[in-house]
Amino acid sequence: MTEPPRKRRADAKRNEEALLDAAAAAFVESGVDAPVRDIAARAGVGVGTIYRHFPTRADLIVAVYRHQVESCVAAGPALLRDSPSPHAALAAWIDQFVDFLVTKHGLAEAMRSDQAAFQSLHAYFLERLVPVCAGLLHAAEQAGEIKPGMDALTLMHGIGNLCIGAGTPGYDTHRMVGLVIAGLTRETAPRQH
Amino acid sequence: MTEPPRKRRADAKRNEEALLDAAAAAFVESGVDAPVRDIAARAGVGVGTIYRHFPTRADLIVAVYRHQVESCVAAGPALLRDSPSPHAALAAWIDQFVDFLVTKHGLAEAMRSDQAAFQSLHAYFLERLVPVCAGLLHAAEQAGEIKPGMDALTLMHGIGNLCIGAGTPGYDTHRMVGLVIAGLTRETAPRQH
Amino acid sequence: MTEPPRKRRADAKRNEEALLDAAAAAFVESGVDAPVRDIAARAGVGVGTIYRHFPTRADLIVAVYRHQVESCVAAGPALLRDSPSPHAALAAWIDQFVDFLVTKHGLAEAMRSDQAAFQSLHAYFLERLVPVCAGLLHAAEQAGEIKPGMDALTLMHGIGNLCIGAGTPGYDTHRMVGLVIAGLTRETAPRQH
Amino acid sequence: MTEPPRKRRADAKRNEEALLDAAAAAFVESGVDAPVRDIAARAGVGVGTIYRHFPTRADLIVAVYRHQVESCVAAGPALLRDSPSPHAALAAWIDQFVDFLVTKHGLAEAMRSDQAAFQSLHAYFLERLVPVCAGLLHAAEQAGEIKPGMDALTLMHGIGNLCIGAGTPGYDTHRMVGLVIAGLTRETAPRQH
DNA sequence: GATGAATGAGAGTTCATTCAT
DNA sequence: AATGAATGAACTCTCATTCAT
Repeated sequence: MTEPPRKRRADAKRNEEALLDAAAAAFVESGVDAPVRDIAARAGVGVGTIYRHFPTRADLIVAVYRHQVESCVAAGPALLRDSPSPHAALAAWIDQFVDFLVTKHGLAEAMRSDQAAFQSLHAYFLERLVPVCAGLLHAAEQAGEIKPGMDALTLMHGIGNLCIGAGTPGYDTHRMVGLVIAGLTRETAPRQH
Repeated sequence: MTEPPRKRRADAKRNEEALLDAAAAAFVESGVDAPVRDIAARAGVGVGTIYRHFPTRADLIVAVYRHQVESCVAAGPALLRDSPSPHAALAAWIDQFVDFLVTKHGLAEAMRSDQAAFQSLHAYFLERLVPVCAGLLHAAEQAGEIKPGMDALTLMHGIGNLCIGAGTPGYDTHRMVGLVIAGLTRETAPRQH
Repeated sequence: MTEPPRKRRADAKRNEEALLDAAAAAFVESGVDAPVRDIAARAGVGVGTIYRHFPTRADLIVAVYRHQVESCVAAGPALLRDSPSPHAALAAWIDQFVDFLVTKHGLAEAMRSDQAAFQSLHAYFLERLVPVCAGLLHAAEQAGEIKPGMDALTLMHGIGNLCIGAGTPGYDTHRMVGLVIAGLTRETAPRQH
Repeated sequence: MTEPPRKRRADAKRNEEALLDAAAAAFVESGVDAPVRDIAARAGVGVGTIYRHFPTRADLIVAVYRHQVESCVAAGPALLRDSPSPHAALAAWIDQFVDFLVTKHGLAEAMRSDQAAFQSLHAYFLERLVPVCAGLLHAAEQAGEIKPGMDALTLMHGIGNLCIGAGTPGYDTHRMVGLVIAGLTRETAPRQH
């Protein structure tokens, strides 16, 4: 029964969210350089509104994916705590990352772009995720479960790449990722208890 | 009295080759959607000439990379014949494929594109390379060197993806590919009861 | 219980003045078609406030320059009273007008604009200043110091024009104005004592 | 009866001329920053054609006025040769310049613009016309007909300014210019011999 | 066959103006 | 009264593609 006190303020917030949804959808369909006009139309706002909220395309892209990236970041330590082994935690974390990328079809493509607009996106991803991944790698290494010396940046980048084209008939992202994880593990006399 | 008919033919051929060289160069520099004009200018011809020889961009891209694809195709059986083991042949072949993609900066990116223009490129690649890869996989499987059930299309697609961003500082394509190959191999004598 | 009614009024007045200062500054920097937003930002108010006080840009411009125009208007009779001769008064008055325009860089440009927005500005200027100028011309004419028949509107317009570009290296506004004043004076047997 | 041999070439030339005419007309009506589309529409061509012929707006502006500027340049020496006195030549030349500006309503406005796009226009005008004007001034000075020390740049700039607003009801450009020329002449013991 | 001028759709971006709060 | 979010028209510029020569 309580009317929202600040209508315009609320609308603005609502708009921003509509914008993020619209942009996410547009990114999936046409890639991260979807025309500004398309995004505006999807969100039911004028183009000016986009520029007000996200002056630069990179701002929009980062905003679109920030939530998911952060939840991935948070998942790292949690998994390490709750999993039976560091290796299992690493595998689970990578799976979560893959699920994220695979759902947000088009994001992986965006990340690889070398256009200036996406540099900051790329940077943001790596800055946030690489340390988490590194932590998991380190723990698994310490536990003697994986071969030492794998660097997190290459792993993240590679996993990201493997998600490109997820959904294409005949391509099985998870299978490829599984291969990578298998490849990481120490082969010497493993788990023969 | 008439101009030698061969002349025209020769000119056309020459043009086509100049065009391919120019396109290859342009692709390296600006990606496979380099402006038509740039390519024409590099080749020293008018834009119309490009359209005459390659009505669609995909035609041009395919033509540019045909040689290398075909040599990859040819390498399959040869490696199988000359390598110490099918697994070694597979690894060597994948390496060759990776080398090809990595050199032709931008090609991997193009392949993943789901734009209509690149569909035929994608189709062509798969059509030619997947059977070869399948042959190698089959042989290695038969020899008991790799886990059975890996499908060639997924492998090709995945390897292709891993080549995206080759050259980015901090990303090591070969390392990721190595992981995949390691992941493929049967963990010899593990779990034997 | 009610807020003192004067309060609102005072705020509004204060806003209006801040607005005029901000607009004046913006006009100097970016000309009289400085973006509304810039002016609002300088004044620390919202754009809506500008529209409330000055519905049309011309209203704002007129308001900005009203003070100076009025002081020019007042100067006419005063100079006529205090100067050694009507011709001297005329020259002094024109000098004052020129000084005003030259200082307010951009105003001369605005005056000449035939855009609708500036029509009222133009009208205002002429309406106020032309009669004063006409009075001075008439007096000088009566005194036999200048050729008869010069019309004030043309003179004002012309002098205004000469102020355009004041400050451009190599252009000497005052020199041109001096030429005009010299051209006005009666040549007959001057000062051959 | 002879068909033009190069049709396309001819069309291109024709287009360029149509463009210049269209631009001139548009400049008169909306100033020199008339929308590209308007100019294209007037000329009956696509916007691309404008960009092909005149990559930058300044190029277009200069092209539009080049003919007239050059004929003004040529007129200087001719008038000096054919006029009864240097002073008469100067007056006639200024008249011609004024006639040019007055006809091309809007040009004077353009010249004063301090926008980057018009800098080159301004530069071009001054570069070509100032020397001619200087020559005439010098000759008149030598003949003792005008006061010494007037600099050509200021004079050109000022005369140009006086042409702004030509056609406005109540403003008489020629009268103002007449005043300036009168102001230039030596007043001492004038011709009463 | 080759050329390149012309076309025009389409994308980005700015900013005056309105209006709900 | 003041605010500033939203709108969308308007403008610039690029480039794939066509087609007359």
